[in-house]
Amino acid sequence: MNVTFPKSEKLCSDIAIDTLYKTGKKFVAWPMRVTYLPITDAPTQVLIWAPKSLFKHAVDRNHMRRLMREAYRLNKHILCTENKYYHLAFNYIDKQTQDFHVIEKAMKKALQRLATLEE
RNA sequence: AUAGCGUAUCGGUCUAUCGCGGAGUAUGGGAAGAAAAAUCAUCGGUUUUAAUCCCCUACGACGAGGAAAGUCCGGGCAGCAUAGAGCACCACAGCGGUUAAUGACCGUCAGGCAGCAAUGUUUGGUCACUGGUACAGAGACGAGUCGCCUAUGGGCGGGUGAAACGACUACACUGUGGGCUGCAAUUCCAAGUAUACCAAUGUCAGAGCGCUGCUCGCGUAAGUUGGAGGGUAGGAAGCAAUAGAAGGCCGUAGCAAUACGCACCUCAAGAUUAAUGAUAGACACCGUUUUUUUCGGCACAGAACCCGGCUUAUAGAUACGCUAUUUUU
RNA sequence: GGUGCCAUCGUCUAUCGGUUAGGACAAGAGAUUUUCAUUCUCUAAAGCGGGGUUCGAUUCCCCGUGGCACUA
Repeated sequence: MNVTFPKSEKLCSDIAIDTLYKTGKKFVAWPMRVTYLPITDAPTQVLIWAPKSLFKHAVDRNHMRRLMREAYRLNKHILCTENKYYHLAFNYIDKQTQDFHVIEKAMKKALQRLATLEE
């Protein structure tokens, strides 16, 4: 099982992010909002962030982002079994900081929903 | 012992599993292939060696703070004529010293405020010229009201007010310093587009530009400005051991800040939609409890070219010096 | 990352260190009107937080909080 998370799986292009947020569909898996857009090229690329308006300190934003990244890294095999690829964006929407277990549970739920949704 | 003041130091550790950034290393794999040699044979092809470059794989030292924060000051560094002149403008201001430099720091003098004290905090150039000093008051610098005395020149007192010929103050003056802009500076590479359209202005009697408000001066020389549009928004250097205004220790000088010397020791993050992490367990510390166990807690906070200060946030721990109170000798 | 600016009634704003802190809109009360609107009169309502300078601070200085703009 591949649990790495190299740079090529991060969504970096400015244009791609723009099109993702303009044309992509979204749903909420508390405490995250997921925006997704099916694409043809491999690999699946992910954008993860926590907004400055909810967390004033950079420490809190970094911590939430790192927790979400770990949750995605450990559970991305749920999505990677299919031969379809996505541009994904996870952004944190709760005002409180949460435990890793809460976020991992939400991440599993979100990925399973994505995996079943495209069928 | 308790309470406090000052200066300085530290601000968790280890194990297991998984992951991220990463200078570099590899007789690992792949692609291109200068040059040389050999050969076929004719101006090219093939083979061998293979500098160099790129990608993948494996290994991989090391990997956030005392404030990384605020951006309040100063400097390095970079560009702008060679960084120029004058005015304007801005900052600072007891006295002496330190520093690369500062509005910082050290010593010290005087006043105010807080404290029993140790101590903390804050203010501090000049009034010759020019301007200002509300209300009240006769009068706020021009003089002169009421009462008393009087040699009629004037003197003393009352009252108003923060202040009444003695002043305070800046917009005034003196001294010192400051050229301006900032790493999104600046330089290079790659890719792409519109040398098209409209208006204004200008070509040596010179517009505009050269990052300073005005004047000058210097350089450059055919475009420039506005409108309406078109394209791009990628990479590298700057920028991370070629370390230095570095820190510690020791010695000397000094009350001190600090300077000089220097055997020894320490200091190796470098991302760019942005790494430095997650989970589980153990220990240390703090609280609760008679004790063990259990349970709970474990601060403030995240580099973005680099340094020196200041300010603000901060659970707790330690060292030294000093002050007050109490007790004992 | 860097640079600059702002904060005043519920809202938008004015201000020479000496105020009863002014104006407009909104709100409330009254008058006019058969009633409503318009109009008129009146009322209440504010200096972002904490220090300092000064006889006196919304104004000057320092620290903090929040917001905005510019800059490849």
